[in-house]
Amino acid sequence: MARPKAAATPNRRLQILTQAASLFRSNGFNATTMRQLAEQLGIEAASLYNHISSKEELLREICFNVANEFNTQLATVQLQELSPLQKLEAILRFHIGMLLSRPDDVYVSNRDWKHLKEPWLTNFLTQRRQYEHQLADIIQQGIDRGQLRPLQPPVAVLGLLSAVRSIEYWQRSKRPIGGTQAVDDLITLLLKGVSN
Amino acid sequence: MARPKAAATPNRRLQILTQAASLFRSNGFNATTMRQLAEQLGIEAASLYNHISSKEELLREICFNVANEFNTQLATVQLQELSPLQKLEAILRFHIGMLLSRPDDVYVSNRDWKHLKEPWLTNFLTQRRQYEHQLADIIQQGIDRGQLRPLQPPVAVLGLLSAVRSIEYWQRSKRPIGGTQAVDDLITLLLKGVSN
DNA sequence: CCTACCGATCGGTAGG
DNA sequence: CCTACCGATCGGTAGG
Repeated sequence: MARPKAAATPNRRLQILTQAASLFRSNGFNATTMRQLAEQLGIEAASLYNHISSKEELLREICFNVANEFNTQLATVQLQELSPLQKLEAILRFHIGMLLSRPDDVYVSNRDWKHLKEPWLTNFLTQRRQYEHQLADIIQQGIDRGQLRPLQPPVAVLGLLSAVRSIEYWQRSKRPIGGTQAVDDLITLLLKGVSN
Repeated sequence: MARPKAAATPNRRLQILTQAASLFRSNGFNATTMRQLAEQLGIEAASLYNHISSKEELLREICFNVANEFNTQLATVQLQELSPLQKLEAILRFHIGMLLSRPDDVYVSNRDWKHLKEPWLTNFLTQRRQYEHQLADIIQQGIDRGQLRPLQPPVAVLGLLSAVRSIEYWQRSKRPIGGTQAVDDLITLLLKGVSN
């Protein structure tokens, strides 16, 4: 009676999602096949569809999970009484923390969102635009108070967020970059870059 | 006798390459089909193979063309008598110039190199590692001379190069970012970030 | 440069 | 969760 593998663990769906993020990250969304994903989990491709409804649904869940986390943190920061520079630091550190703790999810959501279908594609992009707009506002406030350099806020926002993503490559070398010092160095580079 | 379309222009291959870069950029390498590419050029998919030997060959040519340009410029800068900071500025400005003048090629070579086949994949990655190593050396020299902040050079290299790529998103908003001022703002952000 | 076509592979379904 | 399978589509070739 006992089924040797594929126990009906309730978080089977979570396992699928985790493996999908890992494969999407290494091979890209399109280059990842449902057969590869199934093989990683020790089941047949057809069996995946008892837990999910489509390949795109996996991508959708990854992207919106990540987006929700970033939105929630930003909302929290906005409620705190911090200077623009302090808010910026808290946000950048959160981005770095996400990249370090959930690299697959964040990486996939940053790169493969293009393959979302409507209406989710539009929804995702709208959320991201609003997020970046809030960051630009924080920077503008810092400039107005003389705390930050008079840079065009959209240029600074994109530059900062893009630089933070360089963490993706920290694992690449023989002796991997990392540790508290590396994080602080990156933060220093960015905050000194915008500060007056 | 006159063929109405598809004149035997000698740079037909160049047209294919240009269109391929454009499609690869918008849709990704895997999601771009040879039928799409052919349609853009007004010919049948099979006809492409009179000018190229495979889809991957297109990617290969894009990636190595870009790599060659960056390597050549770096070699030139290294021969000039400039301070580390001046070298850095020249290099970053060249990156920005490439992103602005040939966005499709640079974008594709930055993202889709994963789909290169061996031995080109290894060759490409080796070239890139050597390029980044040279940048790290320049930064280390700047630190030794007290001109730059004591940041871990690999962290700074990846952060700077990644930030420069944010230019890819400058076209995205309603009133696109751009112009000399935007470039100078980005340069300021980065150079002030690393300078002592 | 085209017509005709192929083997491979894909995401997904039927039915148990 | 599996076997069996399908329609669609892909990169590429044969032969002109």
